[in-house]
Amino acid sequence: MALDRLVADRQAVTVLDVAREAGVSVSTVSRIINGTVKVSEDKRLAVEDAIRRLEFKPNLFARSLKKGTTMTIGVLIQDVESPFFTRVMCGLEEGVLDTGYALIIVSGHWDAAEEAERIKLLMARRVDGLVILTGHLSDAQIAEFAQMQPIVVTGRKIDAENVRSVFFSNEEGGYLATRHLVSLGHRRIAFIAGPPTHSDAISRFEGYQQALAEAGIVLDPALIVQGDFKENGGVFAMNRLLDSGAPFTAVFAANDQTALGARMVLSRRGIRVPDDVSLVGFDDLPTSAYLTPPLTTIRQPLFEVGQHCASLLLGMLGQQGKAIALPPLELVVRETTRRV
Amino acid sequence: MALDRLVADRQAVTVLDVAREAGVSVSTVSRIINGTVKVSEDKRLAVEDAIRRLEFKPNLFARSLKKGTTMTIGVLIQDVESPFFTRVMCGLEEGVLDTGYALIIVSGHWDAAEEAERIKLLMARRVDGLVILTGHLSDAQIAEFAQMQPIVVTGRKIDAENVRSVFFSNEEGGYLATRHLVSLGHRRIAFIAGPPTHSDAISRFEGYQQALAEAGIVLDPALIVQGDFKENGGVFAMNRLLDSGAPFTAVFAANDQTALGARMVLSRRGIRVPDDVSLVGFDDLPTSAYLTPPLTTIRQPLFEVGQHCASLLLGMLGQQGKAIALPPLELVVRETTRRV
DNA sequence: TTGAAAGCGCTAACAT
DNA sequence: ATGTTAGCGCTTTCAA
Repeated sequence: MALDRLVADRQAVTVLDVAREAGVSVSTVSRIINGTVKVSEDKRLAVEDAIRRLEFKPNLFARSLKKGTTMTIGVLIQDVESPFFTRVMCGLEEGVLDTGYALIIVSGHWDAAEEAERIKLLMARRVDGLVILTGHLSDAQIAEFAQMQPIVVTGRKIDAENVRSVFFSNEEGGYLATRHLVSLGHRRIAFIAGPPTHSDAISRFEGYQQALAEAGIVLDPALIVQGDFKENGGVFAMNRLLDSGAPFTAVFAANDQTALGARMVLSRRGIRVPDDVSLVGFDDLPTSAYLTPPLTTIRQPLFEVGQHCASLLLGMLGQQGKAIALPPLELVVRETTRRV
Repeated sequence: MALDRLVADRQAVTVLDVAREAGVSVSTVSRIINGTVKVSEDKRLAVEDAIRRLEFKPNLFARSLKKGTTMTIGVLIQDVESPFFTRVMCGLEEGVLDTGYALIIVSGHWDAAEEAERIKLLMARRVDGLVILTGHLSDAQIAEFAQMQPIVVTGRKIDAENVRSVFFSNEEGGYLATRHLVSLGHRRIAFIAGPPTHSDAISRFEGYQQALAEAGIVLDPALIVQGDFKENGGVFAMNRLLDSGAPFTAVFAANDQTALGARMVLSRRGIRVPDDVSLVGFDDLPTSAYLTPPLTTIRQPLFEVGQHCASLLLGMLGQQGKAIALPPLELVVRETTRRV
């Protein structure tokens, strides 16, 4: 059977083989590999030559077992398909490049129980550190997990030992988006919310309220509809909003995916963007610049967030992570908004 | 109490701890965990209780070291941010759920050298199997890698030991897309190609040519422009096409992202879709249904491809993977195409 | 049925 | 500077 043959063929080369081949002891081989202690030049050459000839690859698991470190970082995301997360992932990936660390990615699918489950899985694999990208875990739970290994968490501020948080003001973003609309003369500004329990979503709503208050506009509950951060939520929300008959001239969608769904409904119902209704999103996803018309949105430095998380965690793991400056949130004015 | 001590010391609980707590030997504990041999009922209870009380999690690395298996599957993708890959990832993720296998994902960034590099990394981690999602590696290279561990590769047909390929006819998809346009009366059909070395891209082009030939339309080289499978490539290509002055009434873009870029240029130049120009994409990405207007495209069963890959690999690893039927390619007619 | 003991491949005392 | 050796936590003979 193929599997048997595979196992049979797979004569893993060990340090012992290398040692024999080079005529030295295993500890000398180990020392050369790890560069811990000085070794005479001729032996080094002999060993390096043997390693090359034998195509020796150290068994990381044996090493892990010995050193109690696994050189893996667990990443909890919510949805592999969300462009939001994948952008952060890119930064993370870049951040651990050439550090010897590998990433194990698991999805929580926006479910606290599943999240906890997945983290347990990660811990069973003895990951050296954890990156938790938003999610529904409670601060207490995270603090508890942090007793096992260092954690970097995004989207909220946690003050606990062994935890770093990467936090940037979604409230400010919501404020920026709404103020932009206000400055364009809009006063009837609808808001399509994100998941009600999602901290980012809540903050964005707060920013919306703040900008409204500042402009002396009273918040009309009829203009607030529920979305779910996905395209389809935007579709439902916009349909509901339109069906309610409440008049509005602008919409602030809690994220770009929501905006995309909303925009489709608008177009389908013959409502022009931005001529009839202005639209602002949040995230500046890679595709948002290519929509028709290109979407005005709030740019989050997602890639840098990923890099920053990596750097923070590496720091906690005693590695010298390069410091990453986190750019601020930024309003990107494109073509879905105009003066009323 | 033992638990307190262990938790306080933050020390990993080992089989030895469990054995002591339950008053049995380590081998008995191991036997119970693995269910290999029958063990008396009272001891089993005692051990299971101890495991629960101590919150014992077996160290997978030690187990790996002993058994020579790591319970990890390496996945080579090209781009974490591409919706194409993430959709397949989802299926993969679902496919290994509850099997005990974890996925390690690495990106090749469409570069053969980087791909080989990343695979070496994966092999250094002794992954039990590999899933290679398209890419630029040669068949020979893959066959060579397959000597170390079983491989499932997508997007091409490889006949080699220890390799399974998941292949579906991009050529047929290209044919379907083009024939749809032809059936709508179009005869001047432009094609925005994918990366010239990408096998999927090449096949789609072949399908295009085939449909044209079948309809007795001679291929006009002026109507073929180069893209790169990304939005920006679509932008450049469409600009070039328009600037060339070559007349056309329809465009087949080699993938949805390309179509998105092309569509933005069209809109920006005041060319209406589908009134002036019909547009067909390829992939049916999650967002494509939400474009304005919703994109006519070829649906690839990407999620199922992921599941299928998982099932195939699990099978090669001696696990009982559930068989997944791969749905065929399918033309999804939405609103970017119309009769000329 | 159970326990004792021998490793899996590696690193790091401890010797020399 | 180099070799010898004792484990890391687990599974699996081999005995009993």
